[in-house]
Amino acid sequence: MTEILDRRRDILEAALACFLEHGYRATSIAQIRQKSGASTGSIYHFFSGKGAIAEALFRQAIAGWSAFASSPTASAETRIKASVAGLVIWGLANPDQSRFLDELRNLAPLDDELRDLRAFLASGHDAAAAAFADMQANREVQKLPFPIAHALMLGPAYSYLRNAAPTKPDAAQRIATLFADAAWKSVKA
Amino acid sequence: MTEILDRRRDILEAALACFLEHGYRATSIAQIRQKSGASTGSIYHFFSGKGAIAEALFRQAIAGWSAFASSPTASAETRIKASVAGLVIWGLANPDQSRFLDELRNLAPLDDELRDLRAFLASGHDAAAAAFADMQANREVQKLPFPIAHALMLGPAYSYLRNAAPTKPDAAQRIATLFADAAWKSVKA
Amino acid sequence: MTEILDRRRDILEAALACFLEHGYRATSIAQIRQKSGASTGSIYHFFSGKGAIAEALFRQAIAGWSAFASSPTASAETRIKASVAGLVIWGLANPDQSRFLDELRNLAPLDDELRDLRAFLASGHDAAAAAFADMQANREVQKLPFPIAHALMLGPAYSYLRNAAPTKPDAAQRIATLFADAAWKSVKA
Amino acid sequence: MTEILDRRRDILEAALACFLEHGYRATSIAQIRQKSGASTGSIYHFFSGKGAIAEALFRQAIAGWSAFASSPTASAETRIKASVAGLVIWGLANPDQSRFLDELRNLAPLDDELRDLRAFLASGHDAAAAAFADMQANREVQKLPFPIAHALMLGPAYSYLRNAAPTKPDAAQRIATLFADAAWKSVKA
DNA sequence: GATGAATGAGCTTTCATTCAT
DNA sequence: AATGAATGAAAGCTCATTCAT
Repeated sequence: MTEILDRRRDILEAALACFLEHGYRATSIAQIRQKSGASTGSIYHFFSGKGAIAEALFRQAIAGWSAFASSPTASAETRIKASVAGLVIWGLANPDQSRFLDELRNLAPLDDELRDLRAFLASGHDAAAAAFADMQANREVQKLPFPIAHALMLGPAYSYLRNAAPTKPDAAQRIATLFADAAWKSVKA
Repeated sequence: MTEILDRRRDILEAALACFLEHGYRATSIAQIRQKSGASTGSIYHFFSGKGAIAEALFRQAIAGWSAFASSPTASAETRIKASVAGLVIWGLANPDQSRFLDELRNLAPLDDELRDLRAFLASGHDAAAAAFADMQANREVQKLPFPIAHALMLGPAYSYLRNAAPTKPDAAQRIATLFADAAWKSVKA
Repeated sequence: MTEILDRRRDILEAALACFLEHGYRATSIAQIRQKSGASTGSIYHFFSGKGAIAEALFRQAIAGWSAFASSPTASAETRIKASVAGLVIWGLANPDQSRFLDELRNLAPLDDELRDLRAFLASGHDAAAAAFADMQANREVQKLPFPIAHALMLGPAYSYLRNAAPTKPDAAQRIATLFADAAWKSVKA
Repeated sequence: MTEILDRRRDILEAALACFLEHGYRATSIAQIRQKSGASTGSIYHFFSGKGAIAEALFRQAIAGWSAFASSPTASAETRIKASVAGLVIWGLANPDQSRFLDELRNLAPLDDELRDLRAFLASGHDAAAAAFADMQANREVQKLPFPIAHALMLGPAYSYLRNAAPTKPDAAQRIATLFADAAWKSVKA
């Protein structure tokens, strides 16, 4: 009973390890097969292809960050700071996974294998835009176009995490606060 | 006489067109060959491989942005604002090239074809870090670690340009000023 | 059931035919593919490359000659004569394979594709050297350095086989005896 | 005036260095071009191709060994011993060149680039066979078929030189005598 | 004599994917 | 649910050689 799930999990674990080590593009199904111990057929039994494996891992990783999200009824300041700080704290605790997300985000628009992921990202983007529109309607934040606001709030964190090394929790907390405060300052009304 | 240089330029132009259209990874030598009209052998006569072509284009594109750089004797505020505004203005005028630079920056650490580009990027990074250290020594900017300062200053612009559409000069100028001001505010002493 | 092994054997047979006809270097994977009817992918499914195919054939061919080896408890005279005569008899019965072995032996030190074969040859050399050292310890053979003794014993046979034509068994037997006697005479104590 | 010859010699020297280091097959015209400083066009001005360069070097190297040949009026013993000893002494003084000759001898029958060399080798073979026939007519040597006699006389030396390291003159002399004596003993009447 | 740009067929190898078992 | 043999297009790259200058 658990065997079934285990096989699927083995594949995901092996794939993640490969993606983190060599990047998505440079990872071949053959490498995942070897590392997971599954057969080629097994992999294609559970996933429709490399892109589907990546998407599953992406959703899994996103969940790690999302855990930091605060209630949609909280104030704009609380929500924005929590979002940025959460991204930084999770990213500094999992720099490899963070870079993996980044790679996929960059690849998604170019690689047709990742068309499903592309759709998923688009929906996330729309949700964020809607949330920001609400804050604007409440006059909590400036009347900036969402792409600009998004860049001001999250750009520094994304940029920093791209090259960051694993960081101890207390240092990570301080850095997260720094980026969170800057984010709020740059968009508050 | 000019014919000789033209062949090399044909290849670079064709390669740039391909890279902008399909991305670096998805562009094959065969595509460049077809678009440029050069033979495979000619391409390898002028460039040691796909990575070398990309590097040549990268340096060329960087030159476009660097044109905005201000004198190293100017104040920190002038230099930082000019750097950020220049990036944004150039990027909004050439969004495809801007995305191309971004793709290469992301690929360079993972792709061994781009190891020379990697070295070039590292040297650019070092120069920027040194310049920032000078500003810190002059107490013009906060005493932030360079990676954090760099992310605060340029992260928003990089992030915005990744999805930006071509923009008219006056609108681009306004957006550039916005990002430049935010950059200076986030690091000034 | 036998089909699986057949595919592998098809490839080996086709490769041997190609190697014998054009030599190892001049044989391309494409030729082996055509002659065997296997796809490129199939070839690489069973063998890691051209070198691995050659090595498999080499081991197979060596086995043909080794069949003549006599027990390690026999006298030096018996063993040396059997070894040389066996080489000649097998070589005259299979002159193409014999030349193929010779080509690989010559190529192995130069061609990196053949590095595994190189190791295999080295181990065979060591074994022969050890056997000869035993005979020396028993004062059955002269106290010559092994490389010289080896050249004296097998050099003529190798040299002859390089240009030899297929020969009828009884003539081959006479020639083999001739070389075997000469070999023993040149190293006996 | 000497410049012309120098260019040709530069090419030959560079080619020899390349052939000795990587072998004939693995040496490309481009490598010779780089090492010699000559242009591609220059190389093809002096030589019709890689095979022609190799042949020129082959003839040059053969001359080194032939210097040891004794007068055709000397006794069979003198001539055979001189020939074998000369081969060994020269080969131990120039092991790389010796291996180069060996490689070409092995390649000549397979590689069409070397068809001229093939003809040259055949003529050398015929001359040797004729000389041996004379000795047989004088009843100085056994009535062996020439291929067998040739293998008995020179096989050990060829075999030894294939793996030999550079050797000091006095040791080389001793080894040469050993092989020369063995050669004579194996064919004398 | 000398140059080096140009050629293009050919090479080995990788890869995601399919499918009969 | 699982296997792994089979596919074949496509990739990057090498190379001996030609030829206009």
